[in-house]
Amino acid sequence: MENKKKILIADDEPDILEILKFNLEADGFVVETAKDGNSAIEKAKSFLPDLIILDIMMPGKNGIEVCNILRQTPLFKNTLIIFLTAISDDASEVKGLESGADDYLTKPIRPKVLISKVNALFRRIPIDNSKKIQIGDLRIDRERFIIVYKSEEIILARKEFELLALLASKPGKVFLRNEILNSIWGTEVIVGDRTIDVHIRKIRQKLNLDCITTVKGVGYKFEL
Amino acid sequence: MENKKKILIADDEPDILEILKFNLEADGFVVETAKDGNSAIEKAKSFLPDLIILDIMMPGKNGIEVCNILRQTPLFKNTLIIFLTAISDDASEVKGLESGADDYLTKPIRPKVLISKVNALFRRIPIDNSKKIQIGDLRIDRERFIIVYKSEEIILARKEFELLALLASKPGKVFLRNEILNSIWGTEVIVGDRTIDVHIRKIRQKLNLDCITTVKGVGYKFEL
DNA sequence: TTATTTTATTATCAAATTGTTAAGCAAGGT
DNA sequence: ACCTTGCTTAACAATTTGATAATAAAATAA
Repeated sequence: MENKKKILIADDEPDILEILKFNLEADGFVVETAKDGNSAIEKAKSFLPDLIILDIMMPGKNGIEVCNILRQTPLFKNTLIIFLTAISDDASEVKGLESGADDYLTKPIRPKVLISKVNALFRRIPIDNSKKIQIGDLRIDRERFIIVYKSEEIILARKEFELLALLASKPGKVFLRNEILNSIWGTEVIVGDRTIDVHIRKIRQKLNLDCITTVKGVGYKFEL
Repeated sequence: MENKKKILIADDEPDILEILKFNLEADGFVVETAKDGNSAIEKAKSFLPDLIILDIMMPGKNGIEVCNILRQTPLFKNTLIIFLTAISDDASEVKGLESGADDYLTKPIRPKVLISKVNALFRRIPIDNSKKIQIGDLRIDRERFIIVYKSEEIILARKEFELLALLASKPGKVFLRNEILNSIWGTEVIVGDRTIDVHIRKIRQKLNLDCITTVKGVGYKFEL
């Protein structure tokens, strides 16, 4: 099950980023980092993490502002958010939690404790990524039937969606025309060969991305 | 709001119990207390709290033992548990979280922070039978068959209500027409396809809100 | 190079799907 | 019995989708 949870860390201190990244990766998480508030939001949109660890004091937007912005975005309504900070006065802790965060940790960082907390949260909030495919900046969500490329939603018709999802399910693999026909149209229905081409063309057009390669005489493959 | 959340506090220091009880009750929770591990388990069984706050050092069974026992009981598999303690070394904190707790607070107690944490946890876990759904400004109360949008009550017929509640139970997820038919009409009854559309239309009309999206050839999804 | 095969592109049309409205029925209340 | 309400359906409009044919372009083989 290639279903590792994704964590985004935003902090302006490189040391902290490194320590956290190292420890979380050692525990089997996929980690990305950002070094200020604005890039955290950008990264979040492209990376779509399951959990975001936000330092409160950062250049640009501070952690609480970032949290508020994220919580207003439907995509991040349910994303877990943990604040991380040196400030440990009650008022700001309360403020942080009330802005929609799920937990609040104070520095100095104790990696083991952080990991326990992260696991405790994931234990509670089961996140199902099984119907999601992500390749680079392209995300395919079978459950929601949406395709997002660099935080921009692309609308595909059903057959187009299924075709892209099929190809993207195994990036690099060449799908024979027969395989494609069987997977998407089944063995009952019979359609002409040009039909596939036309759908491929529409996907290429809508994605406006050079990601589907033709292997002449064989089939097509997806590769970013 | 009939549905006050119930909290059980277990600690051997009467002062702590009193402070916590006072603050939590002031915030609208129903609180019971226990003064050692064994009575905590007893109280839990009769009181059936939504959240248990456990001191680690207690006579009889300590907090971690209590937590382990509770977690082995199906009844308390999903009950929220917060540890409370004067010990703040990493190892015991990790141990506490790994024994199945959801959070770990160190003394001295800061009531405001505690309450924020409690609320953050309840925000995540829809304890009461998931009878209530809240998405943005839209509230759906399955128990009372009431829909409220921005403090304005909207009256839906039963089928409309069930349909909306179904879609809203997993915002973003596309429900296939078949899924919808099975969930709301069951496998026995067979109704025409237009029936769903008509109900969808009525919901859209009554809510006057662009929240139900058609995914042609697939189904419908709710998204605010 | 030329011929042949395979794929790309485009426009078009038929089929499938959904939206909308009105009307019929059944159940419950007055 | 009458009225109201909710559910379903029929009928039609509007829209979207998918498949194909026709033609161009590209790759491959002879």
